[in-house]
Amino acid sequence: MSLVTKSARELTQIQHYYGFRYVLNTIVHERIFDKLKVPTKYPNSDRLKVLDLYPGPSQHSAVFYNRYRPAQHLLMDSRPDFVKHISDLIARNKGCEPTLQLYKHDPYEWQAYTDLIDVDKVLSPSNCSRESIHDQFLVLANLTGMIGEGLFMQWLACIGNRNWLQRFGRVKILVWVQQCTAVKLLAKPGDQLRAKCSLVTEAFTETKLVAAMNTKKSGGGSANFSDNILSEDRPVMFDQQDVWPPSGKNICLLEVNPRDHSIDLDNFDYVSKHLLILKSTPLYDSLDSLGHGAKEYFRKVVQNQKLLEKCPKELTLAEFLHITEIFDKWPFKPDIYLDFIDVFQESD
Amino acid sequence: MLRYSSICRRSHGSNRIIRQLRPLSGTVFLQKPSMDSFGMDNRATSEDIGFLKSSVVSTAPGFTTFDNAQAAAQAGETRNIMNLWSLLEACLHSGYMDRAFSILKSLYGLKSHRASFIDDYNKFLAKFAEKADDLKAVDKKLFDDLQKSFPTVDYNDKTLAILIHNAIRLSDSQETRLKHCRTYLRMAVSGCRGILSNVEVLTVQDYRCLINELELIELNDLPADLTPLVVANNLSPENNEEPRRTAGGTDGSMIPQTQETTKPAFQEQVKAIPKNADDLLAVDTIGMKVVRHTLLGLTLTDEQRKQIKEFNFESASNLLNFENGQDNIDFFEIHKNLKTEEEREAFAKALDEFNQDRQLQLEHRATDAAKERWKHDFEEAKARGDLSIQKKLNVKLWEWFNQMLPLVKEEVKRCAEVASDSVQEGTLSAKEKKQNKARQDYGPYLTLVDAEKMCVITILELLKLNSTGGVMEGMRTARAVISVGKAIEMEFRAELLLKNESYVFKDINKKSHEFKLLVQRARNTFRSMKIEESKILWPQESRAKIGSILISMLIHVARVRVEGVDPVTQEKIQGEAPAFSHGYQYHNGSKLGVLKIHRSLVHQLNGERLVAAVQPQLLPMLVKPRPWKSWNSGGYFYTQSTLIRSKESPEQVAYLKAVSDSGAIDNVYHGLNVLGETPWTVNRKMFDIMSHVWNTGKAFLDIPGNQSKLILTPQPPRDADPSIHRKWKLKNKELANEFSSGRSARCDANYKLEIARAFLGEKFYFPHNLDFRGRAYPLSPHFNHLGNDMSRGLMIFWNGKRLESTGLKWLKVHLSNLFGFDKAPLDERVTFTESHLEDIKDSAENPLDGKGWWKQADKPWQALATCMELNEALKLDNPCDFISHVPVHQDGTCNGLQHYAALGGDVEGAKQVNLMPSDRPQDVYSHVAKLVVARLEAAAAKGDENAELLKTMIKRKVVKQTVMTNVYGVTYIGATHQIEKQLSNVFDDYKRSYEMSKYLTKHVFASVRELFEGAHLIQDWLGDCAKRISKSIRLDIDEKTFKNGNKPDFMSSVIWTTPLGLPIVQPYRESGKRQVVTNLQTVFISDPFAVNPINARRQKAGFPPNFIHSLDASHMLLSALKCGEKGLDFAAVHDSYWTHASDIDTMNVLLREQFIKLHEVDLIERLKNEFDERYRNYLQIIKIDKTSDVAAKIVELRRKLSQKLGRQFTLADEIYMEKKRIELLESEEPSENAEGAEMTTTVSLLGEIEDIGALEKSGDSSGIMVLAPLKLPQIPPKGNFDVRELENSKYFFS
DNA sequence: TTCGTTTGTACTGATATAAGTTATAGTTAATGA
DNA sequence: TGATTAACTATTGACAATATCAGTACAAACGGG
Repeated sequence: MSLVTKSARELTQIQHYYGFRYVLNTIVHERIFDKLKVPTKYPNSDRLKVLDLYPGPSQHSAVFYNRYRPAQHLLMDSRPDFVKHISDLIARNKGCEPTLQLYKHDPYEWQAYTDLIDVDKVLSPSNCSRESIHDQFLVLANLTGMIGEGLFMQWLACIGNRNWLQRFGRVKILVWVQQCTAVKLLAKPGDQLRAKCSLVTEAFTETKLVAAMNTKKSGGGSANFSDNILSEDRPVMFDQQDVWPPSGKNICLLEVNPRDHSIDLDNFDYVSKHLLILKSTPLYDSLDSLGHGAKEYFRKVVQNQKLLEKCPKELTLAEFLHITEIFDKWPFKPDIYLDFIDVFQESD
Repeated sequence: MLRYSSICRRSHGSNRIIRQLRPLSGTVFLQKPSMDSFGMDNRATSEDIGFLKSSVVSTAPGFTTFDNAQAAAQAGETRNIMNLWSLLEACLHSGYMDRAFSILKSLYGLKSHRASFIDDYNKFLAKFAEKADDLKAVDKKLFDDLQKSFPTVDYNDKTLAILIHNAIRLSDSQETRLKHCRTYLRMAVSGCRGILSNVEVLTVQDYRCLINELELIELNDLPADLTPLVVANNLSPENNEEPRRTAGGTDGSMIPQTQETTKPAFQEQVKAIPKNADDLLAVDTIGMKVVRHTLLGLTLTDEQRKQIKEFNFESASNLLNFENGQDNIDFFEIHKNLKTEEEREAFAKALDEFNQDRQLQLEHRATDAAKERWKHDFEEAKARGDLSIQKKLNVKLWEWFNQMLPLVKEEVKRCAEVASDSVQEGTLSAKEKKQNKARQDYGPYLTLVDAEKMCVITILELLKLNSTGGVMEGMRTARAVISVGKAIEMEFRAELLLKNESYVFKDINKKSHEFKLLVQRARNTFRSMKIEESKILWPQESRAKIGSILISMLIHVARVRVEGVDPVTQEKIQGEAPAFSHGYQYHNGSKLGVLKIHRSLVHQLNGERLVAAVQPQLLPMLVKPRPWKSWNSGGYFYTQSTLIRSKESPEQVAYLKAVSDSGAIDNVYHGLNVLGETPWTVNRKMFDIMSHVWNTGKAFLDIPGNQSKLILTPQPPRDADPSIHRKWKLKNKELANEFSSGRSARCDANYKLEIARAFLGEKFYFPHNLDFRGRAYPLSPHFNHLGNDMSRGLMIFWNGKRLESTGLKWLKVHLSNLFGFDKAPLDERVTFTESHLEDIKDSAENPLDGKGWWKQADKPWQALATCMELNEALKLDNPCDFISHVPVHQDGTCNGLQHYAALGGDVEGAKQVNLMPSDRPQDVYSHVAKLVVARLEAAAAKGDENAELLKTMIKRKVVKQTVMTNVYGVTYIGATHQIEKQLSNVFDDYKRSYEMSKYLTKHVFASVRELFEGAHLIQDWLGDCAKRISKSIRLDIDEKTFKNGNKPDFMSSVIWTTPLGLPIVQPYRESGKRQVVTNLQTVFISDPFAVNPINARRQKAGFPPNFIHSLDASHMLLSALKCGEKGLDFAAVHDSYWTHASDIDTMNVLLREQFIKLHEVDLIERLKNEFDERYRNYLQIIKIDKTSDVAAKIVELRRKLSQKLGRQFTLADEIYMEKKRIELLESEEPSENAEGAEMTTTVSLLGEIEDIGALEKSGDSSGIMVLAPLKLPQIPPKGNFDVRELENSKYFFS
């Protein structure tokens, strides 16, 4: 039995969207899934489990559900207006009940996942080898709200750590994020917005732009994707009017494919964090901010002068990993676990 | 000679008054308020303690406010002037005369500054003349400048003084000298006395010359303070020997040698300055002989006699006992044992004289002393052949100093080159060009202080800042660069003062003891004058820039030996690394520049006694502080301090200046002086115990133990749940936080003990100043009576007083109070103490090995000190004979509420905070708890389960914090948190606990409200007023601020006058911070002269508590004043007043009297009148009912006007129109007057409405925004309590 | 020589940074009397 | 029906700061007639 969605009118009458934005036009979603070629990646849809985070109006979820009929499609949301809406939706489509469920917890809370999987045991994903992407478990999410960016960064860290949902294997995530976030994540060496999160994305995942908003007059208030990415990923383009609420920042859909890695996480974190502060200063000078005497050490150890002439934002992931390695071998390297500020307690 | 006639002619027109700040003209439509307008009855008026006079001044029409149209522009100009001034000063002292002259031209260009321009020019002229060798050149320069460059400026008396001084100096014959001086004196603008009063220009020698040789003036033309000096010098010509020269003395490093000239005549004079400076610094031989003689004449023990004979009164190293194992004379011991009043007096006098000199050294020689110590240690190590790898700290510092010095010198040279344009631009790289550009900015400042000193200061500042700002092994860069820059500035200022001083007094010899006293007095006057005069502050930007230059040089040279582990072989390896390193850390996603100190150096700093390297500054004073006389004159001798610690509020300073000049706040000064004149000494017995405990390194009471290193918890496995990782991070942060707060507590305690050690046996004073609400604080930050229990326990009054029987009683009460047993009647408290006499004896005699009863006290250290005092007293046959030194405290019971209750007239509330006589002291907290229980019971009776559950657990403690913080305007949520903390151990579920707390908070708030009904109405009223004022608009508001939509920036802060006349300006404005580029990084600093929009939220939240604090501050100062009058030694910690045990009764009467005096007037009514006066004709934006008649009329009017204008009629237009109307109405012209009355504006429409409040609509879209006259709400009704009942309430303070 | 035009540059303002989210005031929808 | 409360949203002086770059205004230099 097909999941019948509500009309656009009904959806726009939901009071609060909590700062999130959703594509309501189902045609856009159909095009997205056409492009994604889901069946080739999840051939056994009768064993596919989907965790859908912040589904909101659930148009995206509904199209997915109707197309692939996964074994289990779990919507996790705790926002009153959406909970009401989703409950209503499920109630209207009694036939979907066994496979389409709502779990009323806040996806922001780590505890929601342990409760879901380990305590309530509503969802039990299978373990999958790290050789390839998990083919029986998929995560859909919408992180277009205020907290979205922060939460996504943490998910990236989880991919690196192989914990959270990533403990079951390399679980693909289809996630809606703000365009400005995506631009940063996908920035290439040399880009103005090349940042630590670009490196992390590159190191832990293979991330592609699936769908993006048409930006006629470079609008949306933030930077646009480089032509490079647009031509490489050929995203599905959609319009302002496909999105609700009508005002807000541009959004886009990313496909995040976790990678396997063997990176020295803590040192990598320290080195990339510090170097990218002076992102346009040649390594000759910017390396000095890694600690007492770093400049002398690196100048002595690094033979490749060309490397030292580059500045951090131009470095590739490989070069960062190289520097991290050298840093780790430094006998006088600073304590990277003491790299934080105490609570401020100044009187005078 | 030149045509003086031309100058003279012009001078006739120069009857202008020279003013520093020309009042702005934007306030014409404000009427002059009179005393009557404050609605005071005669009784109050006749007894004005400051308020009336002061408030009239600060609401007067000519007064410059900060919220009008010109304010922003004016502020920009003020900033400009200040920057130019400091640059001018720097250039003059660096000898960059051309640059200085072009700065003068810029200053001349600023119109608002024109009136005081001549002062700037005089500075230039003085410097110019100093370098000249021919009077003609000077004269011509002046003439040309005034004619050509600055045609609208006239000379003044100081200009003439400069000419006279140089005429005397440069003339080659008595004849020309006479001729010139006569001419100049005739040109005087305000008589020859006007010229002669410029003591900072004319030397004593000049005066003598004018009187004796030239016979141009009479003795009584001189400034009064100088007369005896000139006379004395006249009468004793045999004393006119050369000043004593110190053999091989210091090379003049005290004074920057920037004034080398080639002219012999001048050279001689310049050289004399360093010599004299040195002379001033060294303690006078003759004087000290007398001191020694006086001391030996007293009744002393043989030991003391021997000590005094051997004591080197002249050595600067005997300044204070910062070195271990070296004992100074215990002056307190001598003082204590003197038997007669005469002896004590003689002793006090001698000691004071000795200390005058020591104080001077203390404030001056800090950096030199540090350097000398490094050098000493280095040479000692060298002599020993000690080349060990782990060098002693001081040895390292000396090495750094020596390596840094050439770099600094080189940089100074470069700057000089850039300044003199002697660099070939073409040959430089882009980077160097940029660097040279920067040098133009900071160069002038870098040459002011001797390079050696700058190095020492840089090193010292960085060491002092170790582990501050939340950075674990280092500091924040921004803080570091500014601190160094500021320290350089301070050094420059102090040196300048000293240089000027020695210049003025240069040819006075001080060999006669009597004469020396005269000099000292004159010198003090001079110093005050000089400090008051100095208003120049270096801009933060320049401070940061020179700070960063110096720091980057230190980073470059300072290296330490370090140990590391080879990652491959796991072997330990030795190496060398920079001691300091610049980097960044993140906090909440924002970058923070940090200057890290290498761990090995941090360890060393923790290990060695810091004071050995770092000389603490701003110590208590050895002599009475300079009394407060004006807003910036008082406190230390050479360090300028301001009356109010308004770091960045030029607004309050402006008010303060105006009010201070009118003499309206003398009571504030007097009160503050009383606090400063109370002499203290260190309680040696307490010190011995504490230092013993300290040296064990173990944790003891509030001294944390000595933790050597921070141990972090191990990282959880990578694939653990993210929540576990998060907990791990939090745990580590907490550990680090604990570690560093323990470390800083220990460091702080160390500071206190070291300072206490230095002051053992000394007599010292605490100079005080005020925070912006008028509360008094000691200036010395580390060691003062406001400190924690430990520092309080270390201090006793220098003067002793016989206990008498009342004193004995109070001492017992005091002990009981310190144990926390302070809610019982006095006799029960006495009984409490008496029932523990054994414990007291044991505690006093075996504090560490005994039962340690004292440790159970609330305030153990003070309790121990009191135990000892009591024990000593009780040993006597008659304990009343005991001479007591321990201060006894009287604390207000919830002082804030006391003031609120008095304001609100709440009878029951007043009773509960002991404003009414009662047999037993009342305890508000218990009472509120009782009220809450009653409410809960009532609710429970109605079947409320929560109430039923909670009603048994309401204890005093639960409500205490909430009641207390209620005064400070705690929010509902804040209070809920407090209560939750108290309840958290009852309910295990956080959610439930929070629920219950929320419920309970409601009842607590209701109970407090019930008890302090009137007070709360007033609190609300105050908040409401603040909100309206901070959202109000002045008519002459800058139109530019309308750019963002239809809402202007609000500029008016809440300003009021305390009963003592102190104007208070809430400094809550938007910060206006900017990024400033320095050598190391950009730093984010605020510009103190910017006038920014106010922060309405903080204005509102801050006003009620600030108002109350301004009242309790007034009460304290009034009490201090009265106690001072009665000859009591008085000290205070806001709402805790201290004096000798035997004087407590007197003090209690006085402070009750003062409280009554304060509250007899209806302060709230007076406040409202003041507000109405100050903010009259201000406007506010309100929302009124769309459907009302007025609204319709306004809409219609707007429509019409819009049509007429042919565009949208904006808010700015409305304001402008109303401004016009008011101007017409208040015009002198009757016709204009009538025209104004005819006018209809949107505001006048509303002005006709009686009750605007009724129309106000906060809600939805049915409202319309309109401009209305600012109208403050009606004063809430007051309860029936009469303050005069307080007179007999003995538990008011107890 | 004049007068566009380019070029350089000083200044301002915007944005990203990290990655568990602080509290609180003000608004609006919903709820209870 | 008005009022009261709960929930959401904005604001954010704790992004308790800093690097970078784009855009702009403005002066110097250029250069072509």
